[in-house]
Amino acid sequence: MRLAAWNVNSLKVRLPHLTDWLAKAQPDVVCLQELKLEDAKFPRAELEAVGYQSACYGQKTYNGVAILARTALQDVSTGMPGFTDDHKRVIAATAAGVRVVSVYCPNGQAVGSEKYEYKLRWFAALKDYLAAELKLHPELAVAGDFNVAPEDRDVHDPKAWEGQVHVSELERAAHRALTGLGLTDTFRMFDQPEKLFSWWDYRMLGFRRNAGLRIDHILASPTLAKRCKGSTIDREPRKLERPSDHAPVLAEFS
DNA sequence: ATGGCTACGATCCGTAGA
Repeated sequence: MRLAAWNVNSLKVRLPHLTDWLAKAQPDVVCLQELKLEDAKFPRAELEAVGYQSACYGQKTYNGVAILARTALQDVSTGMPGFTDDHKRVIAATAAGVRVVSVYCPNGQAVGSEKYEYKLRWFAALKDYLAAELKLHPELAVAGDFNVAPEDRDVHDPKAWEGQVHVSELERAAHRALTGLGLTDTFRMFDQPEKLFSWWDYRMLGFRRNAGLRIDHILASPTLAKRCKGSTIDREPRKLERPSDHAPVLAEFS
């Protein structure tokens, strides 16, 4: 089973990139983030035409998440129980026997800002939500844009980023609280090239300079992690005209 | 030098992303 996660930064704009990439990468399940469109505008038929069922939790202009699968999606749930949120950031479904959660974690804007406080509250809720999901679903994957670079090696210039949003100690602690539940960052289960990131700033020739962060992750529960045979980031779509600022991440399970 | 780009929904600039 090949599982992917991709922050497409507007599904409307990126649909051609997505369908091309699906044909090339052949993932079985895909978690999408930042759809930036409402459910009524979700391109369900276009995705079905290329072989994917879908479940979406969309929102106009901002946020929005979805799960695509080549097989049926069962027991779809949206949001996090007990956490009231105007932002559509979480959708879950069972596909190919695996409980899959697509997450678009808050950006946080700046350390100490209101949005940063929201990010930390949101992560606390995510931890509680995933702890409960783990009890229900031994085979659990959590995939998406976490907006946290877990370690300095996930940052192109750790000195320049020190203490900034995405790498601050409280955000990293919030991320460690997830791995502390037993969720493994599949990318780090394998030898990886240095400085392989999943996001690059549109500005300042970020991609050309490889000035990036690894903030998109696929986490796997203990049982699922045992089945993980590889995990990669595909930078190719970032080279296209009018790309998303994020690259898709992939994990392969036996 | 603390910006630079992109998407969106509203205008011809503000909000948001990261």
